[in-house]
Amino acid sequence: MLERIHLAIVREVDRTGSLTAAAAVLCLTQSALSHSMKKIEQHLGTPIWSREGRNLRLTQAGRYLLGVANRVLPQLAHAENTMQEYAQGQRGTLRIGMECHPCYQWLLKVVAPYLKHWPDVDVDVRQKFNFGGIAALFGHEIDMLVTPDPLHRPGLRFEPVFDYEQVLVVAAGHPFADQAFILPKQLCEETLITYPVEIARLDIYNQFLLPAGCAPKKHKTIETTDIMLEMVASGRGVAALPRWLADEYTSKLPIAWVRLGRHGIAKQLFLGMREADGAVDYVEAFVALARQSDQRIA
Amino acid sequence: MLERIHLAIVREVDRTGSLTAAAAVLCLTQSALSHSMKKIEQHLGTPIWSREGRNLRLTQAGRYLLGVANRVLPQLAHAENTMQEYAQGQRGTLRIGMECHPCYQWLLKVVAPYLKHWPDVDVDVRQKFNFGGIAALFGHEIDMLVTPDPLHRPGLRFEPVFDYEQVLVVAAGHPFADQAFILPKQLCEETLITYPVEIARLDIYNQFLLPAGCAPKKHKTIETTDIMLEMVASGRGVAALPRWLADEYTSKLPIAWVRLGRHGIAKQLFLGMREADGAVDYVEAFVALARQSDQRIA
DNA sequence: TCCATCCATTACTTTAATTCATTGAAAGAA
DNA sequence: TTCTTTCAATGAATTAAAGTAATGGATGGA
Repeated sequence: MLERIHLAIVREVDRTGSLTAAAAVLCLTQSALSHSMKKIEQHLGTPIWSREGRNLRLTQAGRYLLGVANRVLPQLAHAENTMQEYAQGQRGTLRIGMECHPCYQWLLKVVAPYLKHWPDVDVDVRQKFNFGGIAALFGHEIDMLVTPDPLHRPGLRFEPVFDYEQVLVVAAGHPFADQAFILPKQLCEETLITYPVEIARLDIYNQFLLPAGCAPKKHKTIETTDIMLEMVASGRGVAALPRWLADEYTSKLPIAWVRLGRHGIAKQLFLGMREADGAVDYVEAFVALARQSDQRIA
Repeated sequence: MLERIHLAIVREVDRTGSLTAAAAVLCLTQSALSHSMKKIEQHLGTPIWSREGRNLRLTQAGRYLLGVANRVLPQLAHAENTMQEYAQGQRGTLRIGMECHPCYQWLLKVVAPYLKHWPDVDVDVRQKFNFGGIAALFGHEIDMLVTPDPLHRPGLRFEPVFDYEQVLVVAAGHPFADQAFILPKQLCEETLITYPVEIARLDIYNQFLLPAGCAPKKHKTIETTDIMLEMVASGRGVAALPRWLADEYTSKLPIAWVRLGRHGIAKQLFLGMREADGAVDYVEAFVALARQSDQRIA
């Protein structure tokens, strides 16, 4: 079999000009190289050098193999390097799963400084999972789950990182805009716009409408926050979103927000991860940075 | 050191799902794989799999390594394959040297079908050599020499591949055009156009003019056949060229040819190569194809 | 609970790599 | 030329590495 050592020998002999010199570089004897190359030449069925006098000249096959060596050996060297960086916990890919549509905006604010502090860590964000976020964590599909609904299980760990209030966003001229808060039945004549997820996962249903036995006149779903708020601004419906997110858009769009119920809907954002990753420093660092976001955003 | 076997194990374990199954594929025992991987994990300083229950799950480092394996192993496999093609003479670069200016046209007719039959063989044509064509063959500057002047030397082999007659090409209305042949002294009042090579290598001097003690009125040199024949057509001189080449141009340009001397100048084109390459089948194939050109062209 | 399966480990064996010592060929110096 | 040095190849001996066999612990399914 063509092994790394054979490529290394071809490269060094080319570089140094002789087997003897290459042997010194590779910390082997000239004899060892000679034996090794003889063997691989037999295996491949072609000489790699033609022996001319007392020095070696690459054959055509040998020239090709030198090209392979110069191409493949650096790949192996780099791989080994990278593995050692992994070993030191300084490198990885943090695969973040999102179970909270509007939190994407929040995530961006955390990821940006994170990438600066951890130049050797890549971040990968996923929004679709085969069997839900928790399963994705267990199945190593992702390494971290951003969710407002922690589901404590052995082997998993959830950390609250961000408190926010879920509010109702309405068009600027909407009658609700002036009120201190609204009640569930007031929504019965409204069109509600949400992200396209199961109703069971929507807080405005869970914690507001369903307990009161109410339902909106109409229910539309929209994927993106931007379009959703454009719709709201144009008076085509109302949407339940985090207050900090609504605040960000009030300067750009003619919208306002109103509290849901007398006391509002309080939410917490959690980061879920496998307990086994507790020792990985760049995972911990993400949690720490996420906690700080509370001060910066809210 | 990270070796090919380690990458193969990572890849097979991922493919088959277990060490045991991978061991079967790799024709080794499960124990051997376990030992190998333990060793490389120690070398790299990081586990490649986390042992969960009775199966293995790739760590981040492991996932990275799997990516490396899927990238690098095919490169090695392909290299080994290619080397074996070299071994069987199915692949290579045929560097052809030309010592015969007009033969370039002939060469093109041979190279075209050759490239079709030998898709893995590159052809490289050179016209300048440091110390002449023979030296270029010995010095591995070229692998094959196209020449009308074989110079038999130990270690070299020359094969005649093409017979042709050297004729004098003149403008269509030239007085020579009607004659059966011309004699050397008739050239004394003509301008002779040749390629820019030493006179010693020009047959019209060697075999025609010099033996008769004649010389043309004027001697011009031109690099390319096309321009040379344009000059001839416009009546600015005459040129000595292979008859088959002249024949090719008579339909395009107002030119004619006339025999040099009563019996004409017979020439042979040879392919010279190193005897050591006699077993390389793509070299042999070129010679065979070149021989067939005789029928097609002459 | 029992069984089948899977991986890790230990002790041992076999294979393969490496070295040592030597040879012969070639190049360079005297 | 002759002598010396340098280089690669070779064969035998050695050493290191890879591999096997056997076993045990852990786990998950019947």
